[in-house]
Amino acid sequence: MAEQSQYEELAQQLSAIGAVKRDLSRILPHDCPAGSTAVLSLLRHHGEMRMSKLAELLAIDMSVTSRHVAHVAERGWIDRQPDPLDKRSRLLSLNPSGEKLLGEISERYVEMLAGTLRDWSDDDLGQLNTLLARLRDSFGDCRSRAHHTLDSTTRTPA
Amino acid sequence: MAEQSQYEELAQQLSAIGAVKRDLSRILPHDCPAGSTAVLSLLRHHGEMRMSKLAELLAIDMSVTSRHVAHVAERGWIDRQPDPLDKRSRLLSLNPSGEKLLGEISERYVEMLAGTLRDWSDDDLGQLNTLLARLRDSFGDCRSRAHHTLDSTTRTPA
DNA sequence: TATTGTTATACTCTATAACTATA
DNA sequence: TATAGTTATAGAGTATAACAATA
Repeated sequence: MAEQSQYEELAQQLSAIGAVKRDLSRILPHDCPAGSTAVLSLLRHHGEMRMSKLAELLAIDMSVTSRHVAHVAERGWIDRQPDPLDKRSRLLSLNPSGEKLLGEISERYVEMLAGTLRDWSDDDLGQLNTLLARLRDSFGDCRSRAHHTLDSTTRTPA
Repeated sequence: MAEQSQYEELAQQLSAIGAVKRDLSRILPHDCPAGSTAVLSLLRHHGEMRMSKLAELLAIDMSVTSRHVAHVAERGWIDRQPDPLDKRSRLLSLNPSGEKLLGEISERYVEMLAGTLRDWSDDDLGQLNTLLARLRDSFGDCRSRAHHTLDSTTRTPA
């Protein structure tokens, strides 16, 4: 259990971290903004999936996800195959063109961060990444419970 | 110096942390969105200041700052006194009404985070706050150098 | 009847550029 | 001429609600 003032500080830090996100997003290609990059990145990391799963991973509404996906599909960075199990769905997957783009974006990120975080040790950055992942988990768990979401990948007894 | 893959991971963590920010912003009063809250919060923490200083602390353009400030001023949460040193400027300061609002917002943040971060220790949260502050510093320093900004609070020799 | 996904609309946040007033 | 701040406009991101097609 943490101190009250630390909660307030976290709220402020998260509010202010937006500036860092904006700095990072400035290096993206003009037709691939942050939302599109997030879609490509998740498809690379998790492989083929449906819209609903992607929306869950992005933690944004499916209507928003739908527009991001349309954007990257129009530019030929992902493929959409019919889902044999459900004709309402399509299976999304990163294609070679999307992988190439994502590779270029990763290079730019690394180049920028290697300069900006010159004085960060491997351990420092690892800790930050770990704590951010844990923070997202803590919030993600609450969201799941709040929405009474059933995990579609695991069969839960009725 | 950190590993390349950690840079990529940081970019992804920052991209995904937006969901946490959105969760936090949902508890704000309807007429005090995140941008307004950030203005009030900085005025509470740093005291009276001018627009340009506030924009620098927010790390956003002054045009945007101007609109946030107009919003909170219209609602009577801050005061704007003429700056005796420069008739183009006004000195912004949080007033009692703004302090009261900010107090309520802080309470809501603490209540929410105490639940969500139930299993976080004091040290964990302290580390996260420290690392986030350091991350902002690393980026802030780069911004300052890039823009050739002179610190207006300290007299620098010509 | 419920669910998957799309589209229309509205709101927040930000940046750029043009403008006013003062330095 | 340069700077402090405002306003207009445009673009990205998100949420809600209404809708189509399928389960």
